[in-house]
Amino acid sequence: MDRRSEILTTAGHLFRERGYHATSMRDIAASLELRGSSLYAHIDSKEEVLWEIVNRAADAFLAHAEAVEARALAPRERLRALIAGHLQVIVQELPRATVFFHEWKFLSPERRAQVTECRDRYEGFFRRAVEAGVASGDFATEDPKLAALFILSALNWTYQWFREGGELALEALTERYTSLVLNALGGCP
Amino acid sequence: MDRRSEILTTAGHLFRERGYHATSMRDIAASLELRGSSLYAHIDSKEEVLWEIVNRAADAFLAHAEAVEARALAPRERLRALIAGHLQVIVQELPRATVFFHEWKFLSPERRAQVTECRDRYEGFFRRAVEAGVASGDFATEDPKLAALFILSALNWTYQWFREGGELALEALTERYTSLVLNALGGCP
DNA sequence: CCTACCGATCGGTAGG
DNA sequence: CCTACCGATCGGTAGG
Repeated sequence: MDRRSEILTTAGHLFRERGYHATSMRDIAASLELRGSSLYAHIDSKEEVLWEIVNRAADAFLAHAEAVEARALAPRERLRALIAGHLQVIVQELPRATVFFHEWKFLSPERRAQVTECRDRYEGFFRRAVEAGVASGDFATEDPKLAALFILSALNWTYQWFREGGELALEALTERYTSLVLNALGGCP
Repeated sequence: MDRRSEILTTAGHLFRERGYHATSMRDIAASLELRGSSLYAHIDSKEEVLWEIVNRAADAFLAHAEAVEARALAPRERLRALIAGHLQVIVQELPRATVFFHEWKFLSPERRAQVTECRDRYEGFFRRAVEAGVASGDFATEDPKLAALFILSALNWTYQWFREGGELALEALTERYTSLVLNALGGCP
């Protein structure tokens, strides 16, 4: 891992624990046993560091969802795969995902707009899966867009409490949350 | 409203928009057309301001849930009332609720522990409602504690996107989210 | 509630 | 990658 990647990884951990504004460039540098000024040989600004972290998280979420959609699954399996992918990214990239959800507001207006666009595109994958299920008769809901938001809301909060090595493993969490979501979309089996 | 309350209200709005660390005492003072130093006649420290906001939000959530439990409703109606109360507090106290969810980590360790305790107590109201429904046969879920967390997760995220005066009113949101939750807990009707 | 001010720390640059 | 340093700003206090 080169220095730039090390900086982004370390910053991701610190931003997650303390937040963007409560983490100084000197904090990041100290974690790597460097002086603050040395970071600027590898990055342009503190905001660029935040942007890289947020952007990589967005890419991870979108890449999973695109891969799922490309598989042309039946609605229930498609939603199941979207849920599994979403929880997997959150858990496996906990610092990045946390910073993505928590700190994106501190980006410049242009970059914030890009984040909003990514998020809207991502919600589209979930909305279309719900709509496909409604069309096929697998799901029943009067408002697929709100249902998609409900699902993502329930999943997103995971970053607030999930701890790797805790009593609940990712696989069990995924299975139980998937059951709750599929039930919520009714069309009882 | 006395000066102290004005300070807390203004701080709530600013902390919600910019976050705790990106809001300076001078920012709060400027919103009230005061100098930064004048605030200290009414409050002891910036952290005390955060604490008051977080504490009032926690009180609002807990007061609603206690009132619901005291009514001794049937499980479905009890959960319905808990959901309605939770969404109502979020929407009607958007700044306080947002700061409660987003900034509590910046409190001192002692106060952070108090917040955690409040949150655990609050989750208990939802868990007990789910358990009561399982016992009565109204709900079916293998893990009431996780189901309660799932429900609260879905509801909590509302602070991220809900805007008063938007196309979706609180009443409609409450109704649709309640349907999704009651479906999720299955025991298909 | 104000002016004046404190030491500490911030993001970032110059120059090597 | 370092030392040395910049102007700006931070939370908070003294004294009136």
